[in-house]
Amino acid sequence: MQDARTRSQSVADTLRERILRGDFAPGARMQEIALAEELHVSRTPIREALRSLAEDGLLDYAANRGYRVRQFTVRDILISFRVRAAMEGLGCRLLAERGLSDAEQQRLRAILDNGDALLASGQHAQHDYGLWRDMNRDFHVTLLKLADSALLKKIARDALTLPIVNHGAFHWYQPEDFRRSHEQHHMIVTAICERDGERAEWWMREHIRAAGDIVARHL
Amino acid sequence: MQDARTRSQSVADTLRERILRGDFAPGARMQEIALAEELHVSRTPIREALRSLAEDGLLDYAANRGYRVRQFTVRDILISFRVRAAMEGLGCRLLAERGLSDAEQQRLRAILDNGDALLASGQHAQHDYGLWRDMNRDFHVTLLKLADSALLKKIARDALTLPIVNHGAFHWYQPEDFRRSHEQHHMIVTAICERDGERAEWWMREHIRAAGDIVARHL
DNA sequence: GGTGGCGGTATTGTATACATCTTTTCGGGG
DNA sequence: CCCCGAAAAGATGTATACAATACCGCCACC
Repeated sequence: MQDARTRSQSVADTLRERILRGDFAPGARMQEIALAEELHVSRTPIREALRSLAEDGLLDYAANRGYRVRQFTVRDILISFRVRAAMEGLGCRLLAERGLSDAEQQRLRAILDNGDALLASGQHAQHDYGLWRDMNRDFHVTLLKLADSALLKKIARDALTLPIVNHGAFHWYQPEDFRRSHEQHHMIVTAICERDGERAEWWMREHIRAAGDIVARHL
Repeated sequence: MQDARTRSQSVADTLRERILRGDFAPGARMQEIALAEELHVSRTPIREALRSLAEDGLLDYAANRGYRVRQFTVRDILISFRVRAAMEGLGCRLLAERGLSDAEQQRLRAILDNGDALLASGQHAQHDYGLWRDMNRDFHVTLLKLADSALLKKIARDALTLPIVNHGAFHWYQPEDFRRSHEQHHMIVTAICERDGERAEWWMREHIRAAGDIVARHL
């Protein structure tokens, strides 16, 4: 098996999701024994999961004192958008510099088509924006994967793993925000395919900056 | 106690240093039992240390198969410079936007003075560049700390935690490279103090790009 | 009344035993 | 000779016991 999963990883995923959903109050202690009883595992996988979440930046750790849910400030959220703009922008530039194979271009166009269809049918506002969220995540994750840099991937993940940002803020979007956002997706792919690193980076930065601005207006 | 240290942390530090020094061949397995016997601790702190190092990106992990020393490509190294340029550049912009207190400005100027003195006395090339390395690290770490963003700090740390990059490449520097590099330090601080985010970011990006170019010429 | 030391309790850190999975080895069959 | 499969060996994953540290309340003392 290539990607077997251990209990530590399952526990980490469960807790990560619950933290991002806001099930734990910021500053609350994450105690090993209590969590172990609640999730019906021993302290060992709990410990490993907590350590992972702390490395992700979701928990604060102090030796011999355990873990607490980290408090995110508005500033943290806004900075994360600027970090993403810089990192995903860099990813696009690298991608444009190296060029894409036909298969890779196909892959991106499939995502664009999917977004076009969602927009045309008006489905993007349904299912609690679930389909749109999936498409959007797919777009950004695929680009990161193609950029093929462990460092970039990790950083983008770090910048996405916080409340609000992780879930997307589509409930704050106006109809024209969806349209404009997806137009930018098109511009980004076009620029990459044309090997224009400058424009690819610029459009991705603009794209994420716009998303950050929408969030900023509501915080 | 505020910053007590556990065995897991000590072990992680020891192993990190040894990996960065190249004591372990890339791709080599890091087996818990062997390391436990070598470092005279049980498997528990070893496991936690290995998990930390994997999160740092120094080890690859596969469930039920353990950890291996990650192989870094030239491309990884070069990308890390571009990541640093973007991230530390962003940090400088944020710093310029918010402005520095007198005490903070003092702190930066002290580092600049230290660098000036090293250059004037010619000591920067002594002790295996140790003093210069310390000054340089001090400069970059202090700026990151002042930027006061956990995310930025973590990312910059990630981008620094690889072979070559972590240690610095000063043995490849020409005399004028040291001078020019430190001049850039001055320009960066000046721009930040003048609240000129644009220039502060530009100079930091240029500064790190130059360092990356020197490394690139030798790889 | 405030402060500082002293236990008791709770929680985390570490060691170790056991369970599970992977890898290797070895023998039989084709 | 190669291939396949089962058993054994070795490594990782998990549970649990014990050790060390931090937290809390109490009391003496200033």
